[in-house]
Amino acid sequence: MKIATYNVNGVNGRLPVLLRWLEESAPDVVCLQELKAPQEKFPEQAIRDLGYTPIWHGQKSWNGVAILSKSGDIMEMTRVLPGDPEDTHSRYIEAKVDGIIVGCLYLPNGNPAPGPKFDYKLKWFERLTLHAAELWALDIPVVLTGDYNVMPTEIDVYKPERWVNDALFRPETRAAFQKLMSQGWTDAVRKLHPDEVIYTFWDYFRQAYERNAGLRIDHFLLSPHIDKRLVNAGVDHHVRGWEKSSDHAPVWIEIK
DNA sequence: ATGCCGTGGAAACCACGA
Repeated sequence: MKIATYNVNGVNGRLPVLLRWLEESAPDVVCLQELKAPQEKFPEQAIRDLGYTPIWHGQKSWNGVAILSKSGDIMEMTRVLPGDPEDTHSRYIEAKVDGIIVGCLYLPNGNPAPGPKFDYKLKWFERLTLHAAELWALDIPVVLTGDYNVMPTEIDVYKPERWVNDALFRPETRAAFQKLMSQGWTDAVRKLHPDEVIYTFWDYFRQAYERNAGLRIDHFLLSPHIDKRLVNAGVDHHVRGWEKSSDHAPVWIEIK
């Protein structure tokens, strides 16, 4: 069974690329972020035509998250991250898919830092960590995946010294990620490739992809039930090289 | 050192991204 995550950077602008990748990669479960489409503009039919049952939480212009299921065995649990009724961003959707709790998240960017956007990022991180603790306590199969907007360690950045003051790599941000991980979650890609330089994002400019000037910011966090079933994990690096690609590449895991 | 590119929405520029 294959589960994938992909920050599409505009689900409608990205539709040909998304459909091509879905056909090629054929994941069983897909988490999408940055739909950048209101609820009624989600390309539901095109995705159903490929055999996927989608749930999604759209938003005009920004954010937006979705989960696609090939089996159709998908039951939505929530479409808001608990803890702040004032938060209107569509950044979290969670469903039970094929017996697994799948949390699909788009953690705030947080730049410029310091500032209100960085404060929002850290608060969102705390809410995620609280929610993750509740899921952890259930002692069931859980996957928390998506765009975390964090490079966890120096190996995850092409030039760490240039990013130390950036919201994606500041000590507070890395500490927040570590605090979440300290609950016991497994970083699936890093577990299977402990020393490899692996990126999931490359800027559109300065030929970042061609220079491999990338960041690893899209992650798979696994509860122990999934961790012990983990057999493979990777990045569909080549998709970033396609015409009209997102600035992110899809990331995936395989479990038995 | 830097949104230099890309997307969406509104209105021929701006917000936002990482």
